[in-house]
Amino acid sequence: MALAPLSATNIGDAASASGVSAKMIRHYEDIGLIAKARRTSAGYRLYTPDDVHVLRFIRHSRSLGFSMAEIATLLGLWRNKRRPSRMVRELAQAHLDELDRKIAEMLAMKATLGRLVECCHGDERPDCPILDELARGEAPVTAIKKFARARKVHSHERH
Amino acid sequence: MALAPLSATNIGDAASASGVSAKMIRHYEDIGLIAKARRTSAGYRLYTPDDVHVLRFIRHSRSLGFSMAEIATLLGLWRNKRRPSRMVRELAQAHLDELDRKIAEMLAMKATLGRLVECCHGDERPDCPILDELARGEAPVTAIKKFARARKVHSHERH
DNA sequence: CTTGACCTTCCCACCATGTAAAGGTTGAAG
DNA sequence: CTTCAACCTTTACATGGTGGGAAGGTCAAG
Repeated sequence: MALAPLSATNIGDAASASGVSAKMIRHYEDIGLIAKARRTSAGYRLYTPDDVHVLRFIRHSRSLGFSMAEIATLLGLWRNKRRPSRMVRELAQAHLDELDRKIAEMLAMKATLGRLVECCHGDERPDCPILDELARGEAPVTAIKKFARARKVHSHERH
Repeated sequence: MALAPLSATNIGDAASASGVSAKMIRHYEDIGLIAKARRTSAGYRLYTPDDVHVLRFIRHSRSLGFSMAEIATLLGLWRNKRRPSRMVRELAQAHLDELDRKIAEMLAMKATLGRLVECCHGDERPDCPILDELARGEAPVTAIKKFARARKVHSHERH
């Protein structure tokens, strides 16, 4: 099995075969997302077709917007042949909810900004409803709520 | 302490009055987005109601998704009473296009992922179309790009 | 004078990715 | 054997916007 991988390749080949840049492959190894690659005597990393398969899994997951932490979980579920599909679905659903939230946020921005753009004649005259509105302050509640001045709810972290 | 402006306040008051955190106010000063604040003899920054007005402008702009660079330009246009409204409108329109691009990207993710989630029965059985699809590779060409900018999930993991 | 709420500067972390520097390895052509 | 290009290696730093925290100065009230 793991004795003589007949078709182990260098990182560059793994990168072009998987669509993940060599830079990122090393980074994923650094953060422990993928196992440390075997090395040649000169220190070159070696990748099997299975490794490339994992990299493609990661790339596809990224393209759907999953975070690295979520992908780490997904990889664990993928490897565990006895996982309940419920866990995968819940993770995906949570991400889907997050997508919805962000989309709604951007649509709200788009609506407001679109309205302003339509009001602005956009010629050489200086008067501009867009600037007027920005200067009025009163940012909508929809976005950027990180400025909680109140004592923040202390999260469950310790050190 | 108050010489010319009768109602100059400390950074904390400017922060709560504008909705921009003290941290960010200092940062904006660092990167040159706002002018360097006057200081008391003890080195405390002082802010006038006008300064707070500027900060609110910035906050409102951020809430519409403008980048710092764009806001710098907007501030310049705002201050220049003779700007052509065309310039403001073009900037806003460019941002609007960018919003559209990102929204489309996320909608594409949502569509794909939503389809997969519906296919997955999500119970105790291990077979899962979501993982199957991710493993199939073949990520769509849609740019992954920076979609997850605004997320702030604190998951501390160790290995 | 002490206390506590403020302020200061400076450094680090997040996330995913890229750029660049400075150097070692490989394989092929001259 | 030398040289050269194309690999590979590590390390460090930048992005963007925000937060966390340490170490220390300042201020007003008790």
